[in-house]
Amino acid sequence: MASADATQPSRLQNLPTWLISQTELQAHQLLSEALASASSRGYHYRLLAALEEFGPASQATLGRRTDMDRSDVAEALNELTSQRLVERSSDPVDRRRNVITITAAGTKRLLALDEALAEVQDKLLAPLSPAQRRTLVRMLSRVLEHHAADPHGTLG
Amino acid sequence: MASADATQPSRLQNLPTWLISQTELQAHQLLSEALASASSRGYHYRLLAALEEFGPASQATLGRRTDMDRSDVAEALNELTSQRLVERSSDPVDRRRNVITITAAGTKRLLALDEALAEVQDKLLAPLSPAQRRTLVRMLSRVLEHHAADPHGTLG
DNA sequence: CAAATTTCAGTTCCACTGAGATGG
DNA sequence: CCCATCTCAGTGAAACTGAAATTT
Repeated sequence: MASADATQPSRLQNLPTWLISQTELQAHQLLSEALASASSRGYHYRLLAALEEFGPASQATLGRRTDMDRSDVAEALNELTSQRLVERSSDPVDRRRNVITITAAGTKRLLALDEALAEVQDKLLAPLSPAQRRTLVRMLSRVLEHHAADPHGTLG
Repeated sequence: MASADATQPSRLQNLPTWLISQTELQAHQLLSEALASASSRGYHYRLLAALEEFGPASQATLGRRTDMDRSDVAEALNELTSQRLVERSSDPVDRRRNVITITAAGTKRLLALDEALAEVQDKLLAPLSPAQRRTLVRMLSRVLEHHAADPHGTLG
């Protein structure tokens, strides 16, 4: 009777934070599968997307744009470099910095990942209509925008 | 110029999976703070909620009801036991099982956590109206229900 | 025997922290 | 001197894995 045991407490089912966390788990699972099939990870997509859109940048800037920790940026760039998807060179005008540039192969990889990720969105949100998906995106963006300005709610 | 660097790639901003993951991160941060202030973790709340709603249960059943791994159930119950919030005894009718029971102190803790978590929901979803919050909950529940039946989308 | 439960030890992933070196 | 950048080592939570012991 394993399935009967799987009923979740109503306390949890009504908690937005619980639903978000469970949805994130599901999304993560679908994402990992899709990205692994393309020899990539989430960090790689984030970095390639930032480089393609904003051009070459320092690691610190990339971290801010992709909401990644400095350590994770360094590690992920090591991986991308070894796959020849980005290139590292030191900034001639500020030798503290590494300047990271996306390669042609990197752009190609990015476009392939775009397609894979579009499929993931579709799988994840299958039960929602296009209008509902837009509503969801709008509401989440709204929430994030709010907390970007005040990450810890210290302003009440 | 740190704030100018924080602009995120549009590829990410339009991806539902990205928004969900970022929202989960924000939720997680608020949750951790709130729970830590009450000497608890997410696992504790899940277990206490399941025990209060469904009554005494085995560890395996608790794991299924709270979507927790067997190992994590065991560890979290050790912590709850040492705080006297639950009691462990072996099941007389099936001696493979432990029967876990919530104590009066456990129920009290649960109610305190309910309040703390309600505040977290309010903080997280501050920019959304009550109607929007209900919509969000309904949509996420819908998505989760869909994937509960078919976790890996193997049915197309 | 197979199956379920519990426990222990260890792994992976993600996010983060601290320290140190380099450089502006 | 202070600050930003980069790298490295390590921490901690969450989720999971493998294996063993017990009992049904």
